[in-house]
Amino acid sequence: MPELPEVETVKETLKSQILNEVIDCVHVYYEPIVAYPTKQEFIEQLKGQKIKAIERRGKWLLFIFSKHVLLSHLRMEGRYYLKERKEVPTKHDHVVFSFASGKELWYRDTRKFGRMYLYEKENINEKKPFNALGLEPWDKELTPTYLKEKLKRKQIPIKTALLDQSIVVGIGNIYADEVLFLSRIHPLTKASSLTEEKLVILIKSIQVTLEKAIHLGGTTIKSYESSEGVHGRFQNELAIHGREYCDVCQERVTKISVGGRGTYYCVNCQKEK
DNA sequence: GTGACCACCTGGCCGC
DNA sequence: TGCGGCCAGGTGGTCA
Repeated sequence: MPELPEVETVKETLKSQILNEVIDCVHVYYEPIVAYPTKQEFIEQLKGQKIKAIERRGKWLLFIFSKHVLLSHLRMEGRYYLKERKEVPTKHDHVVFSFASGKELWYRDTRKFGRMYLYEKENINEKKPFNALGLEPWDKELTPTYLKEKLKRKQIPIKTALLDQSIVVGIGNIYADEVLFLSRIHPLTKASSLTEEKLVILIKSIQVTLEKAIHLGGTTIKSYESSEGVHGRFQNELAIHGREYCDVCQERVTKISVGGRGTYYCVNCQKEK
């Protein structure tokens, strides 16, 4: 599934493909993908607008237009393709943006989990979902003190807390496992119990893991590839998630369920709870 | 405020 | 071969 590194890769690819394109028309084939506004308003408001920039916030893609901002979350299997107008969308293509140049941007999402919001630019940070997002992994304000404050009342496992986008954005199930392995923290460790020393290591591990993943174009697991159909190379670098044996001690990797999510860890390397 | 649970959704896999 | 059941998982909503 697309997490921060995958979304970053998609963003960079799209920037090279569709920046400054002007939308001629939009087709929405599966209405629930457009969470706000209505399908008709979404189509009407986008018509004639130029893509001035493409940005990322957490796992959200931002298409910046002259007057509006389109927020797109790929969720589990969303992906973008650049196509020629003569091609026919499949049953999994739910939104098609046709540009004046003749190109088309298709949004494909097998499981229909992805969502799009179209807002006017003003006060965008006060609107859903941005009003509930936490810090970027490289934000200077992401310090042990910040995490300590955010986690102090959390009785949940640290694995679950890492997935909470209101604390730090961009970490999904795969990278949460990788970050905890790199930090040598057991995924069931109570979030509020982490010492300052551990939090320093945790923050560093988040940054190192995500930076490396971005550098390698993200991770390709089953359902994800970039908008050019390029597979990420980070799956070759996964140290724990989906592995059979630990890279460090060769112990058999343990798989458990934490907060309903498949969680991989090494009983030798991640002892501390 | 917090945490647990469920719904959304479809393809792949497994057992019968 | 075909069918049913389960699993995968990010997010939002509901409820205790």
